[in-house]
Amino acid sequence: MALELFDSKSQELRVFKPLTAGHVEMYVCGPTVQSAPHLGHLRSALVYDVLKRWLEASDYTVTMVRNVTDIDDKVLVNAGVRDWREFAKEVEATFDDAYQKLNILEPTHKPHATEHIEDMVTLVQKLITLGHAYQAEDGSANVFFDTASWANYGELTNQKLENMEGETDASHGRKSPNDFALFKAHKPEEPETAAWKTPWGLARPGWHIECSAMAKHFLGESFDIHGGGLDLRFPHHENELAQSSAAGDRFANFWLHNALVTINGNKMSKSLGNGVSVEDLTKAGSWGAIRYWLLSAQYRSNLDYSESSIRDAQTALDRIVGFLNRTTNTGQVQIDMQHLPAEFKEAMDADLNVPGALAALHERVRAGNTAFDSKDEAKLSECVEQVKAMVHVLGLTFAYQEPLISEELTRQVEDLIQQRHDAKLAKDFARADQIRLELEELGVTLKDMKDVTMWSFNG
RNA sequence: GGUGGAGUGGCUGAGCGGCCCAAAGCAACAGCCUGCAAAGCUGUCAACCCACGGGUUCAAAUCCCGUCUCCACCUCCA
Repeated sequence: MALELFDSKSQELRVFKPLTAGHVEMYVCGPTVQSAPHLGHLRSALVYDVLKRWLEASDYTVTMVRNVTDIDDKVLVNAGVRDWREFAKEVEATFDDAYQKLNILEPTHKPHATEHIEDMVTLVQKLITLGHAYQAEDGSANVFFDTASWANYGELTNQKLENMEGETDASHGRKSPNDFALFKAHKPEEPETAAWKTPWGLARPGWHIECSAMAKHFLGESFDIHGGGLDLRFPHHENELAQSSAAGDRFANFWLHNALVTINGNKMSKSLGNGVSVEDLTKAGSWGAIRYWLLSAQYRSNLDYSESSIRDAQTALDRIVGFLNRTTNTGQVQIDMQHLPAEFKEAMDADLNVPGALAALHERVRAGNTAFDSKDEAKLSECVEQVKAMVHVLGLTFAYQEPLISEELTRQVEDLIQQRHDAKLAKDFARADQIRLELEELGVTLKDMKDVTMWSFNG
C-alpha cells in the first residue's frame, strides 16, 4: 500500500509520489517568535516531525525546511523597550527547548527571515517586473501584491475575491483592500535595526513573502510538501501560493494543514490568550506523555485539551514503556520496517492515521505481555521487536531511555529497597511498611515483581 | 454573506458502503500477583445500534436530501 496524503488544495486524498524518486522536499511554517510556545505550536511541529519520520522509515531521504519568522509586527511590539533581535532569539530558544524535549528532530534547514532579505527583494522585483506587484501609490516604501492581476488568487482556499472582506484599516497606498504587503515601509517609531535598504526605500518584509523566498532558496521552484497549521491557510498560504506562482514557480505539490488544538471546543491561540503553557503541561505528565497525547488524534482532527488529557496519556504511555522495561535490557532500537506490523503500516500510510497506529502498538503490547507471562519466548521476542520499531517510528523511544534520576538518589532508593527486602524475609512487616512509606515520600513508586522490586520516580 | 470541517460508549478517539453485533487508550468493575497493599498483568464493559428525520442500496456510522447543534477561516495566530 502506498502513502496517501490529504492535499488541502485539491481537497482530496492523493497517492503521494515525490517529484524526485526516493527523495522528499518539504517546507513547514515554523513559529513567529513573538511569545513562548503553547500546545498548538507543538502539535504542528510534531505532525510534520512524524511525517518526516514516516517518510524516512519508508526509505525516502527527506530535506525539511522549517523557518523562523524573527521579524514581524508582533515581535517588535512584544519586545517593548528591549532590542527586538535579542528578544526574538530568546523566544526562539524557548521553542527549540520545547521541540527538543518533545523529541522533535531538527529540520535540515532552519532559516531565519532576517537572513534572507536579499532573496525577498529579488522575488519582489520579479513580481513588479511581471506586473503582479507595485510600490505604494502614496510613494512610500510599501510594496503590495496586486491581487487583481492574478486570476488564480483564492485557488488554495476556494474563495472569490468579491467575497473577501479584505483589510479594514487605512490603505497605506493599496489599490485594493485585498492587496497584501510584500514590504512594509519603515515607521519612525520603529527601531532602525528593523529596517533594510530596498530599491523602494527603508522597509521590512511582510510575513508572506518570507516563506516564499526561503522555500525557493532551499528547495527551488517546486517541492513536494508544504505544511502548516490550518489557521495559516488564509491568508498566509494563499498569499504564498499567489506570490510564488505569479513569479512563475510551481511551488508545492501537496498542501498539508494540521487541525488545531482546542480547549473546551475553542481554538487555543495567542490572540485568545487561552494557551496552555509548557509549565502547566509538565506538571501533569512527562514530555513523553505530552508527545503521546499530541499524537492521539489524527492530524486533521481537532484535539481537545482537558485537565485529564496529559495524565491519561501518561498512563497509556506507561503501559508501553512498562512492557519494554520489563522485557528488555537495552534501550537500543534499530528501525526496521520488517518488524512493523501490517496494521501499523496501513494506518500510517492512510494519511498518517497515528491513532490507528497506536491501536496496533497497544495490541502488540498486550500480546507481548501475555507471551511474557506464559513464557512464550519466541512470541515475546517478536512482540518486543515490533513494539520497539513502532515506538521508534513514532519518536517515543526517548520516553523509556531517559534516566532522569541522579546516581546518588538511585543508590539511596536501592539501598532502602534492599533493607525492605531483608525485613520482609525476616517477616518484620512493620519495618517493611515503614520503609515503603519513606520511599513514597521520596516520590518513588514501587513495583514488586516476582523476584525483584522495580521502581520509578513519580511514576 | 462566502469557504471549509465536525457531531461515534462515562471521557479521549479511530473507522467513512459489506471484515462494524464499531479499533485503541483512559475511567470503571473482576481475577491473578502480594504478608497486606500499591504498581503491574489479564479479563469484562457500546442491544431500541454511530446528532435527528427521510431516502438510495441485497447491504449504511459510512452515499444522497432536509433539520438541529458546534467549530475554524475570510484581521495577527501552528
